[in-house]
Amino acid sequence: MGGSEIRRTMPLFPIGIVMQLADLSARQIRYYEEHELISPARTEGNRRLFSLNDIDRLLEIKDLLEQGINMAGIKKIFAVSKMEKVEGDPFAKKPELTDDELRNLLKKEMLSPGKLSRSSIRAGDLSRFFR
Amino acid sequence: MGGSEIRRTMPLFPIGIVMQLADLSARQIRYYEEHELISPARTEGNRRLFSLNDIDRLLEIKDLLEQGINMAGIKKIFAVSKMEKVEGDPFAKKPELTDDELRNLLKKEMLSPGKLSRSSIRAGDLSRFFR
DNA sequence: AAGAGTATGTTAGAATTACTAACATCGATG
DNA sequence: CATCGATGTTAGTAATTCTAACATACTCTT
Repeated sequence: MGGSEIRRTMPLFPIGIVMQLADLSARQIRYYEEHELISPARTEGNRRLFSLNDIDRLLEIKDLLEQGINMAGIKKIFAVSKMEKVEGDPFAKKPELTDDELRNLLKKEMLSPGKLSRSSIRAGDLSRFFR
Repeated sequence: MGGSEIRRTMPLFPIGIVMQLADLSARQIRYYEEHELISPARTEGNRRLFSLNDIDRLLEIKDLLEQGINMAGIKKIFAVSKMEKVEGDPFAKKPELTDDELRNLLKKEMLSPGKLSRSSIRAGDLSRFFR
């Protein structure tokens, strides 16, 4: 209370800034939210406010999309990497896609021509920009 | 071009966020700008955008104000600490207030009762909030 | 005590930015 | 070719911010 701390989870950025930072359109960002890949905070007046973590995640999404992975795949990937962090949690949520389904998804995506291995630039993790 | 870097000088935050972060009213922030203590960037549509440095500076201003120093004094203090950084610069700008004037200002401010030595909390430098 | 100056509050009206929802497009896929 | 998935575009509405003006509460000066 009163004192203000800046954390990576703190909602700070309006969508206009995030668009520039992540080089994404508002439409794209909202679409990813619609698919629950991000969950930015809201102001009292319902404007989205993004944290540094949100932006990192957007960059990850962008990266994965460029590799030809679709919403469902990305969602699954995030679910997995989240599970790794809470490994052993007895309350761990059951993922919507089984591992089999993910394998199928990825196999399908892999076969789509011209998309894979285009950008080898690691996009994610905005923190490297700070000094 | 194209790639986006986040620097401490990068204009990122709308005034609403800065108000929360620095615990200042919009009126205060705009007033300090009016007195050239800060110079936030603007969007194309003329909305202010503040950098991390701007926010640090706002916290410094707040701190100095709480110590009873006025706009002119703060401006001078900033001018001095800026000069220290470019010490020896043959093009160094001549300050609007002479050192004598500053001494008088500060002496006057020192004598004002009830304001001095109230908060011993160091406010400035937002960077300590990051991890 | 009256007047002037300083920092801030408040209000009004205009302009920008963001929101949702709907419809359009375009490439890949069955 | 009819769908689907990701994104563009548009319209209408609502939130946020802007400037400018006037108000207030102190402090200082005379």
